[in-house]
Amino acid sequence: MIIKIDFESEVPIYEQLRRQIIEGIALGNLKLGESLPSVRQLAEDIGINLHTVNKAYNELKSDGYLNIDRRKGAVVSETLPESTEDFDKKLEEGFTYLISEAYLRGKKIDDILQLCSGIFKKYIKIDK
Amino acid sequence: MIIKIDFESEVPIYEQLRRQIIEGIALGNLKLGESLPSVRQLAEDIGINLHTVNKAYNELKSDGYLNIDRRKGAVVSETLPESTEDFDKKLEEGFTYLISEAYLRGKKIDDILQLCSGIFKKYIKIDK
Amino acid sequence: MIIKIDFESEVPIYEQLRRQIIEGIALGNLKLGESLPSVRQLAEDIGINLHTVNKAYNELKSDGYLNIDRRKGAVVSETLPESTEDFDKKLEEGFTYLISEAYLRGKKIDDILQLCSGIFKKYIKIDK
Amino acid sequence: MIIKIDFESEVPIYEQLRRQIIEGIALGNLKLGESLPSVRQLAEDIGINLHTVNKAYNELKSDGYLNIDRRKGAVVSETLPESTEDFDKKLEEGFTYLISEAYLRGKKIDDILQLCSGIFKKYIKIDK
DNA sequence: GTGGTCTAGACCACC
DNA sequence: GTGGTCTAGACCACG
Repeated sequence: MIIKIDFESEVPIYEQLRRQIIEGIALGNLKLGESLPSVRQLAEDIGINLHTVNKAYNELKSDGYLNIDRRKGAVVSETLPESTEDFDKKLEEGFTYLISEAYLRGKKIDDILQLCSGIFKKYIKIDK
Repeated sequence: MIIKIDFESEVPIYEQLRRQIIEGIALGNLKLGESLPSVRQLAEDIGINLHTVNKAYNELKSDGYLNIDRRKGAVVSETLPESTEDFDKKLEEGFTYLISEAYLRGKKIDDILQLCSGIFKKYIKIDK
Repeated sequence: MIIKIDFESEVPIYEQLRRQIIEGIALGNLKLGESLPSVRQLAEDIGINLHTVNKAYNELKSDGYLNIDRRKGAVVSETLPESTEDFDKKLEEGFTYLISEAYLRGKKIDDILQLCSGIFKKYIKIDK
Repeated sequence: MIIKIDFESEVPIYEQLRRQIIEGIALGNLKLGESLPSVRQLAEDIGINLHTVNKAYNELKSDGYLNIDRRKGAVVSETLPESTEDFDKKLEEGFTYLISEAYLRGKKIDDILQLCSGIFKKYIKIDK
């Protein structure tokens, strides 16, 4: 599992980390039940502070993507969180924002659908 | 054009404003060439700081959505910005993030495509 | 609203703070919608680090007791969180632990019920 | 006597063990004077570290629930500890915390009393 | 002024 | 070894 942080980005480091771990699970690079590196290890590998890794791990934990096992450290949850009303709302808002701007910049509906399909298909082969 | 700000959102107020103006244009609630309320006016209507409105207008201006006219104030640009490489990248990143999480939470590809279509179709009738 | 921290306690400071704020709401010392002191202010008053206060506020926020308003700082939520399955489970576990030990130490059922009633009645007059 | 450890709980393993032994006594699954499994045996059965079991046993011993007998190993004390001022204080604090949060989440006084009664009655039939 | 982020370093509890 | 807690100090975005 390779993590790439853009230190120039507006997106906070812990959030970039959180997103890449989620995508890592979706892509199958991280299996359910698999252990993640310790906060210290990962922090050193990336070259950031361990508290920043900790924050990412904790957010993922409270969203249900990770569990903290007292013996094994952070592990990918065996049962991923389900869709909630809040998530659906967040999803719709996110898409609305992206699509409205894409529309103004001349994207056609097929451009959007194709882009989404392409992304989704990278995940669709993974068995949960 | 009605603006709704969520003061408890994680999204900054100026950014919420920016997004709603973009969506307003996409929906046709704001016509190309139409004047927006003055900074002062809008700030008062929404009950926010004048600088906040200013920041939103300025961002929209530098993205090419608005022009600042000395006499008419802020007006929606007659020629909207085109798609750029940067925008395409931002679009793909945004979709990747949303879709990977949606996938993990059990959304199917059809759910996503349908959601996107539904959003896009609200715009597609508008004549630019 | 007076906060008392026991620096000798096994309970972490941020957790003591969290509990006292919850009890403060229950007692009516903190009204719904009321603003809390800023993290810096409260940290200084109690004589602890601002990050510790921040952690307490953030936990209360993610549990739904507080909102972070971009203009007013932390405010008590207008609509308190409802009971969830998780909470019910936590509640039962907490009671089970306390009562089993109390039983072994000779407490009678009436002692327990009276203690609980006494505590609850301090809250029961508050109008939400 | 069956022990169930949740390795992902926030409650330390030794504390989970300690609580379950106390509840085991309260439920009558462990009789007064009965021997507990050896540290080594129990650690192996549960699949945890030997030191962890040891810590639980030692805490129970210093609270007066267990005696360490050179020949028979750990045995449940014949005379259970009485209520102390410290314990009463801990009990009240524990209830206060649980009840205040339950109150905010909409629990009624009868919900609480019924829950407590239900728990207590599981113990009340046991002859000490 | 507010909270959010990041770094740094320390100590502790747990296993 | 692991994560959890606390402190300290810095900088930034926001309003």
